[in-house]
Amino acid sequence: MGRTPCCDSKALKKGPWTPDEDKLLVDYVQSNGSGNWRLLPKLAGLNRCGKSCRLRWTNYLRPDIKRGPFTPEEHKSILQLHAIVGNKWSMIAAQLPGRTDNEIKNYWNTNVKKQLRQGQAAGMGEQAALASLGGGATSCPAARHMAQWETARLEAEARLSLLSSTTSATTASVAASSSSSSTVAAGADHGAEAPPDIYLRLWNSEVGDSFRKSALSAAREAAAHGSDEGVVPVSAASSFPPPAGDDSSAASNVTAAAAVDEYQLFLDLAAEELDLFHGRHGGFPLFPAADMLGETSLYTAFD
DNA sequence: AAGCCTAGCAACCGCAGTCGG
DNA sequence: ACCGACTGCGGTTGCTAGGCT
Repeated sequence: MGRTPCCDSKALKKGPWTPDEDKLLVDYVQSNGSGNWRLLPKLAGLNRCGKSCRLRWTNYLRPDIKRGPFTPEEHKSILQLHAIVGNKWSMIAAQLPGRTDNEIKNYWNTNVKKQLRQGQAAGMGEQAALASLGGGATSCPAARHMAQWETARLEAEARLSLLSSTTSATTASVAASSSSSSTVAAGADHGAEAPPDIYLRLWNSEVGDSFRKSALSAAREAAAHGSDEGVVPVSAASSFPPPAGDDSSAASNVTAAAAVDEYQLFLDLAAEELDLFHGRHGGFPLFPAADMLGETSLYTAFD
């Protein structure tokens, strides 16, 4: 449905923020909170649109923002998470405390893509590089690692587009939106005849396990610090997978302890269902190299 | 020293989802 | 059920600093 533009009606300022503007915004948010971004500029005395204020706060002024270069651990996490969820920057950011989706997106679009290009240029064409699962033909380990993950994701996407033309829209959408817990569970219910998906395999792999563990620990951390904190470092309880109802405002009303319990329940349920799902269609050769090596762990095959 | 090029990043834009009247 | 307001998110743009010629 149509929306009225939020910024172009009046002569609102655009472009880089000045220190004075930053101070006004920080002072206002710290003393009044960020309840209504549309009203905030007027109340704070800023000649900016609310959207701009929200962006400035969430991407730059928030007190828990972590500055500086990405650590190797963060880099690895980004690669793994991107392989699982794709360009869901907010979801990836939720797993990296102090990092914003914008920062991760920029990091990916500059550093990581550059590494990928360099890896490809090191002796193989784009398709060949991406298709060399386990081949290890690139000279740059990081690029090779990333190309493997990217290949897995692209394979899944390609297969899904094939699936979508031959199966019902419901089944296809289930796999395509694998980042949603409800749809993953639905996949077990409705997609019993569909081939297993890479995302489901990833979910059952060490990567998925690591992902689940970090999300759960984040939820516990949130519980320890109280669920009403303005900024939850890792918003696992409201992002991936969502607890009962994908509504952050509603989620904030649920007690943190209950959120942890719900989350654990989801993880157990998902593990059961996906294991069953996987078992029905085991042997689908997504990773021939790993299979042929007799490697039980998808992730170790990549390393 | 000056001009050009490029990478990095902050900020903008527009779409989609959700909520409440 | 409909519609407008609002927020969140991902893609894109454009500015700037630093390196190179």
